[in-house]
Amino acid sequence: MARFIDDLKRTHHAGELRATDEGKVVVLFGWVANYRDHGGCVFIDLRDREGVTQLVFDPELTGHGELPRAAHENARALRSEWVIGARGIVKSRGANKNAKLPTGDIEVHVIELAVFNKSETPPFEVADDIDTGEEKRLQYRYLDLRRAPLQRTLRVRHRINQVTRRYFDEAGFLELETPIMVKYTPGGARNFLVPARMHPGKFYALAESPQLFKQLYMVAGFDKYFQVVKCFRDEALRLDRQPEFTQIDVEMSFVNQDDVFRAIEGLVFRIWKEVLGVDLKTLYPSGRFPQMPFEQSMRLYGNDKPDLRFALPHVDITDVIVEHGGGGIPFFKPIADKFKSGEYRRDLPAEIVKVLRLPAELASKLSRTETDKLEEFVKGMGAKGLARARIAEDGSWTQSPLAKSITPELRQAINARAEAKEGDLLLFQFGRESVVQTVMANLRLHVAKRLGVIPESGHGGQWNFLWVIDPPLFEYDDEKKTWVAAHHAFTRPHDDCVGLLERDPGKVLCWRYDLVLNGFELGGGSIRLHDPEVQAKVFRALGISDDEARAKFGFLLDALKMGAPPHGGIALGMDRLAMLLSGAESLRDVIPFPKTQKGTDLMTDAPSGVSAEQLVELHVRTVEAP
RNA sequence: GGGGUGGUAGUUAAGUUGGUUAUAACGCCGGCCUGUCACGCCGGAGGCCGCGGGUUCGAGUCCCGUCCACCCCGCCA
Repeated sequence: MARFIDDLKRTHHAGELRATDEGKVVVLFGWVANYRDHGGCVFIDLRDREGVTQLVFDPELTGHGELPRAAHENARALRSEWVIGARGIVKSRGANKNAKLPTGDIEVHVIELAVFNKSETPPFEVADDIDTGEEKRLQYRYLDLRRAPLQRTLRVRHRINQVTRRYFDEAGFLELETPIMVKYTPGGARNFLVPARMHPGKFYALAESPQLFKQLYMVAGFDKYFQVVKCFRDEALRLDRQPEFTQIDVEMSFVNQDDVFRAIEGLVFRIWKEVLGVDLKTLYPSGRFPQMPFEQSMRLYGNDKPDLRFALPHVDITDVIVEHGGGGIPFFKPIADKFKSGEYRRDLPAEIVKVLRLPAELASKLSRTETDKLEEFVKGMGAKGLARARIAEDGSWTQSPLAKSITPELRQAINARAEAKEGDLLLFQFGRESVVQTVMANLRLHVAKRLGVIPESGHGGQWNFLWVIDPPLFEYDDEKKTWVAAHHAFTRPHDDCVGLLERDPGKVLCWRYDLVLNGFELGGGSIRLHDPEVQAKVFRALGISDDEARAKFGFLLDALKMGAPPHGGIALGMDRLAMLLSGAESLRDVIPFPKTQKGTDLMTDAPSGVSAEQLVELHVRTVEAP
């Protein structure tokens, strides 16, 4: 080995040799990606992180004594994923060029070969396209990461990191760190807890976000802060959620919402330009992303992260139902009655009725059985069923369980509201507002993917950004029968809503915002409450006593009283950004060592048990769940 | 907490109304081959059918339980 690593240093990576390098003597290090033994000569595809180069072992190679003959003899034993070094001469492939490889014009005729390490037969092929299950890939993650697609996505992460740091540095932001082991504060995501050995019975929490600390940086006068930071949340996992994830975290003083938007738009434009080579100016010439009020997003798309690469808006027909007293449909009658009796508010309805209209050209692609499958889909979302109606030439409804009982007047009114024409398909949901919104939002996406309006996954070459703004400050908790903070309790309400804090909390809007890309929430933030008086009102509306507030957030409340500047910020999900930029289908593909859906690591087998002695030292006893 | 999908050679899958020795492709091992690049040709090995119980003359197949992975709802300020 001394001959190679000590004497012969690497001259090139396996992806960089070209026809112009012909005649050079080079030294390459890497892994055996493929071997083709033709008896008289052996071909090896040598792979490193930059690409693949074909090595040729020809015993007849002249001018180097017996070396090539020995190399050829040793090459016959090479197998997949062995780690080797090779010294050889770059030669043109002549008529045997390989157009599939960037290095396909040349090959390296090997003079000397060193085997640094053998490899057992890998459990799956280290190739671009494999159909191996994710379970196996995660178990042997280091092999999975050796594959070019994952090497590429991790490079995207690297680029995002570099661009982000350069951008914020140039813009006068300071990269400052915040503690990961913090005081547990209730509310929001569950925290991972860390027993404090030196304080029996007490625990640190892993930070679910740097939120409070970055606000303290503002109070301390640092003015503009950013950090690329790990956050931890002990919640159920999803395709786009991991317990340990990375945020691009930002906070700014003396700013309003628009100032934050401009800072982030600048960052996003830079990232797209420098990571993807995409100039977003062609899509957004003003350099600004469009904005949509939360209320509009919920009404038209059923959630606060609409995918606007396509239309298919929802149509809320609750008021139409109410005006027609249910219109003869048994399910609609009790809903209409509750609005008429005043039990339900028109402006904050507990139950709603919504329609998704599929225009004829899309509806015609849906067979009856496929429509039945849609019903299965929505039932999985918590829906009781999926009423539907196809519009006939005269405006009447066919293939519909509602057709028999509905009054012609209501049918006409719904057709008019939904602008339904012959051949269109109407899909209905009614009932609890939150369920209807969830079901309809998912249905809209599902149908769009099913009918090929957008691809099943990936961006499909489209980048649709949107700021969703002006959401309510509180949401009603059905179980606790009380108003709770929709996000965190330090979001600043609109000034003209402060009077509503006590009278009608549900109507209070706030300076909170989400950045949405292709239906994914890329990030969110808010302008913070820096005024202790309004802060006290918000706590009162939430039913939080002064003592309770002190116990939970005392340090922040103190800080706000000692010259806190107006401030606000945002956090972007760095993993999601990497996922969308690289076209990966899952967050797990852009996180080097991800957890499974149950939060385990299949490679290291974390989490694991610990010894009784360790538990004693930590003053921790485990108990069976009741 | 709830709903759904899946688990069979190293890998990915097939396996009929329960019925001889559980198939295939790729990979692996051995042999041949100097222009292959998904090399080719010849030969070979390889199985706790996730795990545990049950029904049956007989279970990969049917039933019950359980574990693991994935997707969704709840949850994620």
